[in-house]
Amino acid sequence: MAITSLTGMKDVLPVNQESWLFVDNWQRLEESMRRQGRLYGFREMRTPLLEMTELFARGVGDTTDVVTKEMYSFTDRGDRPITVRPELTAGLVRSFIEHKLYALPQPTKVFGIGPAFRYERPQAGRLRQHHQWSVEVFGSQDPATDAEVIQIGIDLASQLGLNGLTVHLNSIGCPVCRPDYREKLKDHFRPHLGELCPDCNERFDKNPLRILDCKVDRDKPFMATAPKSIDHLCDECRSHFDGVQRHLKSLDIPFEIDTGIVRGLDYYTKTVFEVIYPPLGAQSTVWGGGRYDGLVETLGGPPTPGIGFGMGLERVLLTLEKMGLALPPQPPLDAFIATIGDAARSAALPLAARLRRTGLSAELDVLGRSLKAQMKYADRLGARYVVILGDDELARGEAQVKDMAGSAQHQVALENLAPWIEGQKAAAEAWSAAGDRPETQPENGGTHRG
RNA sequence: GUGGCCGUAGCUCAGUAGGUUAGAGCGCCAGGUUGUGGCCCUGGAGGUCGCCGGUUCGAAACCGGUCGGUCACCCCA
Repeated sequence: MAITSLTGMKDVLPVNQESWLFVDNWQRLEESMRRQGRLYGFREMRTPLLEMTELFARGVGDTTDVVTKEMYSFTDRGDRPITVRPELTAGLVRSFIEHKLYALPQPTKVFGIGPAFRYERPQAGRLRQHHQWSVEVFGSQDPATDAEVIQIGIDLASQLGLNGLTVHLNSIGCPVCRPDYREKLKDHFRPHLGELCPDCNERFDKNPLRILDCKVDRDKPFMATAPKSIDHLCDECRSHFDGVQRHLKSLDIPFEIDTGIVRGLDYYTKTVFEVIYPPLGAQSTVWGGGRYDGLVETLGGPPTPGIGFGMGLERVLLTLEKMGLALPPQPPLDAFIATIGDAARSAALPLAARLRRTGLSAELDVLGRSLKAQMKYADRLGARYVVILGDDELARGEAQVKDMAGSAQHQVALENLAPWIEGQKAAAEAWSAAGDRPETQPENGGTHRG
């Protein structure tokens, strides 16, 4: 039996076979998220993958599916119950409390980027190891904060080219108004239990709000008449929800009230939202989150409101793919050093080192290939320039430098190599910035590169 | 945890009334004369046909099981 990766766990590769598993795209996306965090005043936090099981049992909720049947839990060698994090928020909150970050100027705005693990059956857009950008604000109950948190995600998406995504918004109330609403909902469905699907009969006891977004019972007549959470909010929740909507409008962020947005983690209060891209398949939420005003206190901290969301990196990448969009490519290799002869070959390594020290990326032959094979290899690497160095040139302190975009070749003194290449690069970039293509000299036939 | 579909080269896939050494395209490596990429041509490497068992004179193909992939339910990023 071959050793393979585990079910639902993917390798990110240096080849662009599947674009959502291409490492360049991951790097670009993470850069965008960190940049976005900076722009909005968020600081990165890195918390451990492993936490005490109790953190998630209390934080996420010990009746939720995530906790009851999806966690990677085990006891360590000291018989301590340990869990590999199924999401990032609980760990960030734990750290906020443990390090008393509430003593810093408030609010605390933080984010984490990293893997989370859930033991589920994989399907389109769902894995056992997935990655989240988890963005959190602790210490503000202002509806403007809700809007700002929604905005940072929408803003990132539009920078990536993901336009036309709409925010599905709902409010599920708070400990004051939700219990009443739950009872009203159960009163409404109780006479129809026989007509509801088996799943909904379970939901009736466990989480009646979930009946509202059942795919089986969706079209039954008594669904349309079911009481909606937003019609049963307490005064505080009502005005908060109105405030969130007002602020979203002022930011020109399109949203729609979607009373089916319920969320499966216990800590949510008031605002909940999801941003959905239906073509992703059954798992169409690109990111989602909400307010969790009781979570910090539940986990042993001072009463502190909070709000945040988790954005699935895989889902963002899949959405880009579905929309036919590409992240900007990594800069190409600046120079490949092709050598002929033993003396030249041993000179290549220090020469590459010199180029690299000036910030130019450089590669060289280490397989002892023929010049022709080296040229071919340089082409496949996407090198912009090939420095051709034979023993003759080396003796004269020169090299031939070939511009791979065309076919022009220049003699350049070795000591001027780095500045020469820099100059060529700068000139080419200036041309393309001016909107013109640098004319390639059609000396020996045109180029096929694009 | 439940169900549908699918497992042949690195990738995309041909190959079934069961019949010799299992194929193609792309990719990879090398060559197409003196030290030069892209196009083209030639050659090469690479597969226990997912695995185990069964039927058969004979299985990549048929049957059973198993593992893996995929999609959906549940739930979520």
